[in-house]
Amino acid sequence: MSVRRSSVQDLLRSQELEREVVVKGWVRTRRGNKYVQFIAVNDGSTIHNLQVVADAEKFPEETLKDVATGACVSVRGQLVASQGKGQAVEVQAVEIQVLGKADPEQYPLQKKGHSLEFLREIAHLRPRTNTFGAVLRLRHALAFAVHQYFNDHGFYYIHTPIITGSDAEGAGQMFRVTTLPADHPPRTASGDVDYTEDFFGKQTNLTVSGQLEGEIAALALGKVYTFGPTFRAENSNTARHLAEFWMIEPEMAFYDLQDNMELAEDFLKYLVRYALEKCPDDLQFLNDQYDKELLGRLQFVVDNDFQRLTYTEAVEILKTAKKKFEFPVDWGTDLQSEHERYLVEKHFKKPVILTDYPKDIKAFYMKLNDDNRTVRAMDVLFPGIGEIIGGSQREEDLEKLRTRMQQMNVPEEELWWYLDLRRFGSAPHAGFGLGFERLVLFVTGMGNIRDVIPFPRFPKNAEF
RNA sequence: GCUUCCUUAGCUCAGCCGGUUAGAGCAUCUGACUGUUAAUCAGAGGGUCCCUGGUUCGAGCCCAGGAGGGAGCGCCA
Repeated sequence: MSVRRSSVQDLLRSQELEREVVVKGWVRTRRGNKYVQFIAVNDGSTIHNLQVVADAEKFPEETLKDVATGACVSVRGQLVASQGKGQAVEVQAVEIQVLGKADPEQYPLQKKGHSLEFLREIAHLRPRTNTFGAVLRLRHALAFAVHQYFNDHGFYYIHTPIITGSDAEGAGQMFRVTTLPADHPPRTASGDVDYTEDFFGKQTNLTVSGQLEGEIAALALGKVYTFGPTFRAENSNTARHLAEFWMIEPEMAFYDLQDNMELAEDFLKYLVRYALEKCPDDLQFLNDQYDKELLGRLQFVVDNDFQRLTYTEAVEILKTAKKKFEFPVDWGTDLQSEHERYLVEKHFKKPVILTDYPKDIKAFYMKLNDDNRTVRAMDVLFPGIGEIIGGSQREEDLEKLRTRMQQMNVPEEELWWYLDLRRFGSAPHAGFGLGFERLVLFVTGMGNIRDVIPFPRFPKNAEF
C-alpha cells in the first residue's frame, strides 16, 4: 500500500507526527557530512522548504550525489519533530528517488541570491526561486480575489473579444492580426493592401481594451467586468509597461462618477486585504528581502481613505508647491509622472483619486461636465506605481457623444454599434480599467513589471 | 522614440595613469567535520575582458560603429 504524496505546506503544518509520508519536490540545497545529510525540498506549495534528513550510510553514494541543487526528488520517510532549530518538523528519509537530475556544474540557479535582471534571462527557471514562487502565488491569489469580489457584488464576468475589427478605440498603437503573406500581400487597383482578401475580410487587431464591448454588456446585464489579456504595440520601455498585460474592466449601468470612485476604492482595498490575509508568508518574505516598508504600506492602503480631488485642485496644489518640477504645471496639460508622484508621495502621502480632467486630454467617450471644459474622468494614483486605474462616467447622450467623436476624428461608421447603445435605451453608466500587473507590482513591492508576469512581452523581447 | 549608465569566471563585482602571468566573494569539484540552517574549515579547477574595426611599441582600460541589459522620460493600465 503506497502512501499518498503530501505537499510541503501540509507537512509543515501537520500535527500528526511519527507517520510515514511521501513528499516530492525540487532540491534547494543539500549540506552535511559523511554521516548525516540535510536536504531542503520545495514543491511550490509554500515559500518554506521541508528539511529532509538522510543518514548517509543508508543511501548509496551515487544517489546522494545526484541530490543536488535543482534536482527533482521523491522522498519517503517518517515525519518527525525536528532535532534542530529553524523548523518544527522534518522528514527522516527511508527512501530517496531522484526523478530528475540537475547537473550542478550547469544548473544556473544557486542557493545564493541572483539579480532580477539575470533571472529575467532564465524565465523558464525563475519560478523555482523563492522570489518568483512568492510573486506567482500572490498573482494567483489576486486574480482569484478579483473574481471573488465581483461575484460577491453581483457582477457578471464577460468575455470580450481578443481580436477586434475597430482601431478607433484610441487607447494606443495596436498589433495587426492577419493571415496575408507579409512579403507579397494582395493589392487593390490603387496599390494599397487589399484587406478584403484577409481572413476576416477587413483589418483586424489585438484588443487594447474591452471597454466598449463591456458597455454593451453593462447596458443589458447591469454590472459586468472583463478580465483578459490586452495588447499595446507602443514602444514603451519602462518598469510599468508591457506589450501584453492583463486588464480588469468593470462597467456598471446606473453608476455615476461618485459610484465609480466608491467601487474602485473598495475593490482595491479588498484585493490588498485579501493578499494580506491569504499570503502572509510570501509577503513577509518580499518585505524582508526587497522592501522593508511593504507590509506597512499595504496595511496603510487598507486602513485609510483615498484622497479625492479634482484635476483643477491638483494643478493649484502643484503650482504653489515649493518643489521645482522639470515640466511646468499648467491647466489644460496632462500631469507628468513627477507631478503625480509629488501629489501621492509627498503632498498627501496616500493614494489619490483625481477627477474632472480637461476634455482635450481625455478619450472621446467620457461624459462632458456642465462647464463644457472638463469630463467625468478619474485616475487612481498609487505610490511607486502612478496610475493604477483609469476610468470615467461614459457619455450617454447620443448627440453629445457624436459631437465629441467628430471633434476628435473618431469615425462614426466603425462605431455604429457603440452609438446604437445611446440610440436605444441609453442609461448613465461608468467603469474603469485596472492594470492587473500594476496591482501585482504594488502588492508584491517588486520594482519592475517584467518581474510580476511569468513571461513578459516588451519591445524586442518575446522569448519563452 | 529620447536621455543616461552598464557589459570582465556559472553568479555578483574589483581591476590604479594604457605596461609583464587579469583578481575577490559566492557557486562548482576534492578533502575534513556525527544535527546543518546562505553550515564551517582547507585545497583545486574555471576567462572569446560583449562583438567588429581603429589609435598605440603595447588595449580589459582610449576612439568609432554594432549588439545586449538597467534606470529615468514620453505613451498608458
